Amino acid sequence: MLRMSQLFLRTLRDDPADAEVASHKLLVRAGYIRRIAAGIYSWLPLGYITLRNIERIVREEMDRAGFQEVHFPALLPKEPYEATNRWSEYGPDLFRLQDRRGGDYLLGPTHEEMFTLMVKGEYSSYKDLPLTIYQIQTKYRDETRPRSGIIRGREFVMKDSYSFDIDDAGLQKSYDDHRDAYIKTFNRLGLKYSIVSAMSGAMGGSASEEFLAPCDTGEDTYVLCNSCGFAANVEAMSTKVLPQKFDTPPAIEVLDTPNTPTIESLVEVMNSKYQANITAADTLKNILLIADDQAICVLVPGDREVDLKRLQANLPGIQELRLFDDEDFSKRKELVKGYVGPQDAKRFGITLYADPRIQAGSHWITGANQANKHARFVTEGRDFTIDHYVEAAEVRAGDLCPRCDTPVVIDRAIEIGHIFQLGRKYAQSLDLTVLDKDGKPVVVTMGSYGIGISRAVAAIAEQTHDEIGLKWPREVAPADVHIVATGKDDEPFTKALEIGSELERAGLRTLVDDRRDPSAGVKFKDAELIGIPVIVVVGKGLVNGVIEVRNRWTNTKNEISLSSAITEIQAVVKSL
RNA sequence: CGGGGCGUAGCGUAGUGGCUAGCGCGCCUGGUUUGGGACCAGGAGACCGGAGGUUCGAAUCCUCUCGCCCCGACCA
Repeated sequence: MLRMSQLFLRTLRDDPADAEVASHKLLVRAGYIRRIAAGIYSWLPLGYITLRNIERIVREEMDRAGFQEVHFPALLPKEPYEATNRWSEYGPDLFRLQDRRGGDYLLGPTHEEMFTLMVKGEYSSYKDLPLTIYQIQTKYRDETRPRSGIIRGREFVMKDSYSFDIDDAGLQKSYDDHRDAYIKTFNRLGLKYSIVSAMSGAMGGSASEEFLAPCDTGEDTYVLCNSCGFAANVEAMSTKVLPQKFDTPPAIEVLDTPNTPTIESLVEVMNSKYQANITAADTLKNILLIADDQAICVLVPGDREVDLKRLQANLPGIQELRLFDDEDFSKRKELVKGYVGPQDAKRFGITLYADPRIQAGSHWITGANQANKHARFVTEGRDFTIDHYVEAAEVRAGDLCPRCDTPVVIDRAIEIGHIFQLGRKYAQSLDLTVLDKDGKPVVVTMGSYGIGISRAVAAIAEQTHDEIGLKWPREVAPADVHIVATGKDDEPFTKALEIGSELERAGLRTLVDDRRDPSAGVKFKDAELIGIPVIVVVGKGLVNGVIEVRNRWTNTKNEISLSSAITEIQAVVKSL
C-alpha cells in the first residue's frame, strides 16, 4: 500500500514550459518524471513503478515464449563495434568516451555485436539452435534532436532480443514467434497499434515489421487502408498504378517558356501562352541527385515531391544521397537548373530512375535542357528510357492501396516495437558459425526485435489520457485503486487505510490519499491527474455506511455499501 | 547542422537603463475551513544561465559563451 502522506511526490498545477505533447506535460505534472538534461529524465516513484510494470509485462511475455533473459553492460569497449564497422558508421549518434588510459568506449545504442559474440563464445553446434535471448537495458543515442519528452530521449529503456537460427526457415519461425509474443505484450499494455510493413522486401526477402501506436503526436507517418487493413510505413508503400494505353504522340516540340523554372510557373505559361489546359500532373519533374558520387535523375509527376527518405530506403546499395547543389550545376553546364528533361540522359551519362507513374509510352511536358525552353510530347520508350523504377514520390492520402485499390489514409504514430530478420550480416562480420550435420561450418542467421519500454510509457499516456489527467490501463497503472479519504474527522482516514490493507490482502495494489491538510478538491484533482483507473472516495457517505467508487475508464461513479466494499471494488478492478 | 523562440525562487511568470526585482502556485508558522485545485495573518526562498564590456547606474544595452524548446535535416 502506497500512502500519499509518505509518497515522494509533488504534483504541479501548471504545465512545464518546456513540454509540448500531452504525455510529457502530464507525466511531469503528475510527478512521474523530471527532466535532467535534453532527452534525459529521472523517474520518480510513481513513474518508476509504471515503468517497471511495463518491464514486467514484457519480461513475462518474453519468458512465456521461451526466450531467455541476459544482461549486458551499457558501457562497452569499441572493439566489437569496430569489427562490424559501426564504430565509424554510427557517426555522431554514438555516445563515446575514454577511460583513464585513453581507451575508447561507448554507451551501447543497441547490442547486436554483444549478443552475437556471446553466442559465438558459448555455442558451436547446430544442435544448440534455435536460440532467442533478450535483455532489458538502458540505451544511449546522442540524437541530433531529442524531442517530445520521453518519446525520443537520448537515454531510454529498451527490450532487445536476438534470435539465432541455422537456416531461413528457422529464422522465419523465430520471427513469427516473436511477432506473436509482441501481439500478446502490446495487448496487455492496453495499446492500440498497427502492425506495419517496414521494408519493401526487395532485399533478399528480409521481412521487417513495425508496431505503431497511432496518435497525433507520433513522429512516424504510415499508410493505412481502411478497406483491407493493409498498413505500411511510407517508405515501404508501393505505388499502385492502373495501367493505361497511350496513343503515339507527335514528335517532341520545343517551346519558348521564359522564366519558368518551377512547375507552377510552367503550368501557368503552358495554359496561358499555349492554351494547353494542363495541370502539374501532366508535367515531369526531374530531380538531380548525387548518389555516392554518381549523378542520377529521379522522375516524378510534376504534382509530387520526391521523398528523399523513401528514395534512400528504396536504393539499398546507395550510402549517401543528396540533392544537386549550385556547385554541381556549375560543374555540369549541360544540366540547366529548372529546365532539365530526361531526353538527353544517355548523352549526359545520367541514370534515370522513375516513379512507377511514369508508365511505358506515357508522354510529358518537361524541360528541354536549354535555358527558358520546355518540350512537350516527350515520350517514354521513344524519347527517353527509364533505367530503373523506384519508389521515390511522396505518398499522399488518397493514393491507391497496393492490395485492393482503395484510397488509403495517412496517419501518425509512435513506433513502439520493431521486428526484423537481420540475416547473416552480423554473424558474418563477427564470424559466428556453427557446425552442421555434416560437420561443415555454416553462418548463423539472426533476427532482431525491439520494444521501447520507456517510450511505451509515453505512448500509453498519449493514447489514454483525457482532459483531466493520465488514465492508465490496469496492469500498467502504479496501483489498481486510489483511495481518497476526505473530511475533518479521523474516521474516513482510518477507514480508508483499513480498506486499503484489506484490498492489498485480496491481491490489489492500492494508493491511499491519507493527507489531512489538502482539501477534498485538491485530492480529487491529484487522483485524476495521477490516473489510477479506479478511485474510491471515503468521506461524507460514511455516516450512511456508503463509499463511492469511480471508474476513470467508464467515467461513472457508484455508491456502494461499506459492508460489501471489498468484493465490489475487486469486481470493478476486474472489469477493466 | 539550418531557421525560429526562450533562460528571472522548486514550478508558472511580470519587469526594455533609475528606489530594497514584482506576482501566482508550491513550501514554513498560526488560525478558520474540509466533496472539487479554500480563506486570513505572518514568513522563508532569486548572486535575474555564465563571462566580459558600455555606463554615475545593467535583469534591462553590446560581445562572447552555455543551456533549453519548436520546425526542418537526421534517426538500428
